[in-house]
Amino acid sequence: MTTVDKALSLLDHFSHEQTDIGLSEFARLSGFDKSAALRMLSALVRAGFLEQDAQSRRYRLGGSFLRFARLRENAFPITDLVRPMAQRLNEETQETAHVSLYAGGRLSTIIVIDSPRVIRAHVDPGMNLPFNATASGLCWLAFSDPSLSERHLNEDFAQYQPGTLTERSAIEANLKRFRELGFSVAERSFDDDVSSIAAPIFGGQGEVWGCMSVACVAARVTPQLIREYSQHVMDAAQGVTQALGASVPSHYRQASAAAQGVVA
Amino acid sequence: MTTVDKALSLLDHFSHEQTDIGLSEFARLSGFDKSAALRMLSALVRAGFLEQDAQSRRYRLGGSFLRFARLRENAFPITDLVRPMAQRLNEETQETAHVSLYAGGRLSTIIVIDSPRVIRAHVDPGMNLPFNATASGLCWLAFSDPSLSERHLNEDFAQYQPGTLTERSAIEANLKRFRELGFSVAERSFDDDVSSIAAPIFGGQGEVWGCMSVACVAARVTPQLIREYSQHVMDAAQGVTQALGASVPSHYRQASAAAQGVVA
DNA sequence: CTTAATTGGTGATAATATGTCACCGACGAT
DNA sequence: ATCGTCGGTGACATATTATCACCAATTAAG
Repeated sequence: MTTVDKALSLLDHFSHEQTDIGLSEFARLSGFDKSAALRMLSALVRAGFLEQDAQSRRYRLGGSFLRFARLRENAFPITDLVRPMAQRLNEETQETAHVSLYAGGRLSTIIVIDSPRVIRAHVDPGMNLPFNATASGLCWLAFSDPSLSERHLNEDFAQYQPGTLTERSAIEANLKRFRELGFSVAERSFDDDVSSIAAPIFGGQGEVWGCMSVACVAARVTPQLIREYSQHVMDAAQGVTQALGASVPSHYRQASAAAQGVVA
Repeated sequence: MTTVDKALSLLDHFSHEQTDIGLSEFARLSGFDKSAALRMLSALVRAGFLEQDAQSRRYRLGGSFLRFARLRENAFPITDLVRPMAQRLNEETQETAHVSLYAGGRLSTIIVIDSPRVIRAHVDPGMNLPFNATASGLCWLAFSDPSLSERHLNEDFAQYQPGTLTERSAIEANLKRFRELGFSVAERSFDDDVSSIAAPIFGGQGEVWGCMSVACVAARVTPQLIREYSQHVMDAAQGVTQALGASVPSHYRQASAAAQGVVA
């Protein structure tokens, strides 16, 4: 682990709940010495990746993220490409559509289009999705290259709900099924009231960039609806893959076709 | 300069023109040894701040920026707050409105609303604005705390156009004028066909977060229009300051009031 | 089909930035 | 007034990094 790794890992302690963090708190959370943490935090501040509140002296994410996010969007307009697809999925299903992206060993939501219905599943934008408990996470595991997914299959999986998959063997059995179907399903496994369906978005070399997903109110979900929505999810995901200028890898195309056969 | 500083400085070589960079190119641009550069690049890749193209092996900005930008927006929804103000400014002036943010020693555009007119000034989103040559840069210098602006006043200033200010003394004379006016102007000083007007956006402690600005087609600009637009720009900037929950510092309120007197 | 100059990447050692710990003044609660 | 916390500092032993020569693979020119 290089110093840069350590410094950047500090940023991972931010979340929706934790929007600003003090020095000692950082040291505690990260396990680094206060002095070392301060040195790294200062570097992050200098680069604009963190900002320090002038009076509370606590740190929060800095403005440089906006700038680099914009630069990346310019070079690689993924959110622009993805948003209309997510929007369409949202309209087709009337449920919360969201898109996640795999980066830095984490799968995190980058776009959320809330369901128009009164009772709706809420997904935090920017949140990390656990690989074992969400349709997106399982989807990523199912369709990623084994050499990549291996790393995440060895994690210690948290049991969020009674039905959450935590045993590697159980997870792998499901992944096999998802590969055959061309999409993944997670029913009440992260949040007890939410069931999700996800399909993979592929990049130019057949690698999985992320997932297109619908988070549904679990009480509304029926086997029939899963068949119906899964088709929309797969269509949207394939649309994104193509919009990215990539082509759906042959092994998935077959899987998807087979699934369509099943559905029909 | 810590290792973290060096690693993060590598990211600064990305721009609109330079969207992907190879290892040797990084070493050349940064002056670091190839081996050292590789170690830092690898750390950035591990954290998702860079991605490496599987076949060209070149690096581009990674997906983590999207995630952190989203997290920051959640904690601190500056673009959401700013966009409607920029939109209004755009409608009022029919010219290109843009907002810049100061982070990590750079002033970079985070929002651009293009002019509706056929002949329009174009501003690259995410680009760094030179402090000496743009209305936004000069605005930041004029209203920032001297201890902060000092650093940027000692830079080597590039001469983009015949009329670009490059001498510190000339710049400071203008800053004094801008402080009295409450806004800044830069006519044909960055791009020969563009004249801009900018006003400061303040944070909770009276520090300058960034600038609200209009980039106008220089040929259309008259002294009368500058008087008119500057009022809109100042209104929009103050609107943002207030939307941020901050209050306009007393020294600026006076300046602005004085300027309004002048205009009236 | 060479040759030569790129490229991305590796491995060893000397140099230097980092991890560690003791310490400081300031603030809040008891 | 005391305790525990906070953000931050300074110095030393040590672990990480800078530097170099080197490698295999591409690419371009001869």
